[in-house]
Amino acid sequence: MTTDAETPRPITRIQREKQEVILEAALDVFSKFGFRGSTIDQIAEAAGMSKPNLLYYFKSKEDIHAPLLARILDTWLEPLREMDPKGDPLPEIQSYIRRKLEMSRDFPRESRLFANEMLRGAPGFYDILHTDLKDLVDEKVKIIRGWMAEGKIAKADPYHLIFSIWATTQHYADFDIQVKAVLGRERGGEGRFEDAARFLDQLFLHGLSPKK
Amino acid sequence: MTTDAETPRPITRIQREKQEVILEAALDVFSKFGFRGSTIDQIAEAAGMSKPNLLYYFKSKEDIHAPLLARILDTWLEPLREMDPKGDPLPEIQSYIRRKLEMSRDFPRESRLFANEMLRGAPGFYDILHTDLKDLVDEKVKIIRGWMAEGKIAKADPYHLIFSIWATTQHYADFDIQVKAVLGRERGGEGRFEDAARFLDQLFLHGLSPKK
DNA sequence: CTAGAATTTTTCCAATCGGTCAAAAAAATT
DNA sequence: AATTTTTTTGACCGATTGGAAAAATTCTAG
Repeated sequence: MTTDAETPRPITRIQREKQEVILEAALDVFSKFGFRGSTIDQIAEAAGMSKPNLLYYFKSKEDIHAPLLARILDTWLEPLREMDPKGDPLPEIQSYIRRKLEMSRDFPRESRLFANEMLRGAPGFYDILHTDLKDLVDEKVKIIRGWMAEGKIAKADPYHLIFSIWATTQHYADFDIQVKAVLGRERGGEGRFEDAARFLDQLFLHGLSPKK
Repeated sequence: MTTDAETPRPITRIQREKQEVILEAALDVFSKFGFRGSTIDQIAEAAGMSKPNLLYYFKSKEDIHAPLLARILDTWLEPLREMDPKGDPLPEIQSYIRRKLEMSRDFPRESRLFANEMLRGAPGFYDILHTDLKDLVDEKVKIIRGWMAEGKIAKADPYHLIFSIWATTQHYADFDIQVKAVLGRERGGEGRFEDAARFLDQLFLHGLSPKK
């Protein structure tokens, strides 16, 4: 009892698996050196196959890169999408920060790939930023403005609030090396994410003003 | 007769000027595509000269890249160095944030070059991070801890405080394209840095808790 | 087993890469 | 003006790049 029926264009199990292996290897390479700085040979070696063999599964370098990018922005914005207008404002924002921080912890390569793309000016990504991304942010900004109007949270520029959440959380993926270097051996372990979470909780809740 | 005392190496005016032109062009290119993603041809064209001519002034690609990096980390950390232990804590921190934000506004390419270097794992930069950088941060962390012990500012992890300042300010250089896309035409102008400064002032002072 | 399809390897290619070298051109020095 | 030094150019080199073609292999269905 085979679950898959006979199709005229059968995508074999091997195809699916190898494509996954290649994308995984490509993520490793692209996230470090960016698109132009990465070579197909490099990716092929990381994927454990020859270059022509890799090119049998993906026609070009672009064809490997594109699906990685497409996949990322979507999952990247999921936490923001989940910010609930009906929830309690402060916990809602805290939860967003926590989720975003977890993504930096669990998917640092994806974060770095995204950063690399931004650094070179996000070619072929530009449109999505101005449409999908902007629309989503605009929508959430309205929600945040609502919360501010109700006095549930302090008034502040909601756009820059979102930027600051992106920045502080992604920093732990993109600048991981610097973070670990500065924290040193004792503080630089996996516990650094919990320290970061605690700090960010306080920062976004109360800032640095001393308690009275 | 070797006159090594008078003019051991006459560095001409042209040499200095052209080297500056090259470094300027290289900053443009390297900050976008990183070291591996940039080509000497690209830099030469941006500098308005032929590749062999450029290589007359810098022996190799590395020789163009290295001085750019060396120059950056130094100027980059200047604002942190200037944080005065004798000053008022909160204004001192606010001033640091403001300076750092101004650097993102005035030297975005330098910020992006640095980010590119972090993304690829900071090779040949690694030592400096663990020595010079870490020492400086450790020193400033002690100062901040002192302020916290005196009750001048709220208690929070000083390392992650510094990270959050780096992250939030550099974000406006490194993710400039995303920031401008999201802010749109009206809000995305040069005024965005003043909006950011205002927001960051509030964030680091009071966070988001509503006023009572 | 055998035919046909799917996969892998070998070989190859034109373009680009970082970089060299000698000669020409331009400045500077005498 | 003659000479020396500095700067620029053009031609070139071996290595690497992204990618194509085709043969060789492996897999799969009948």
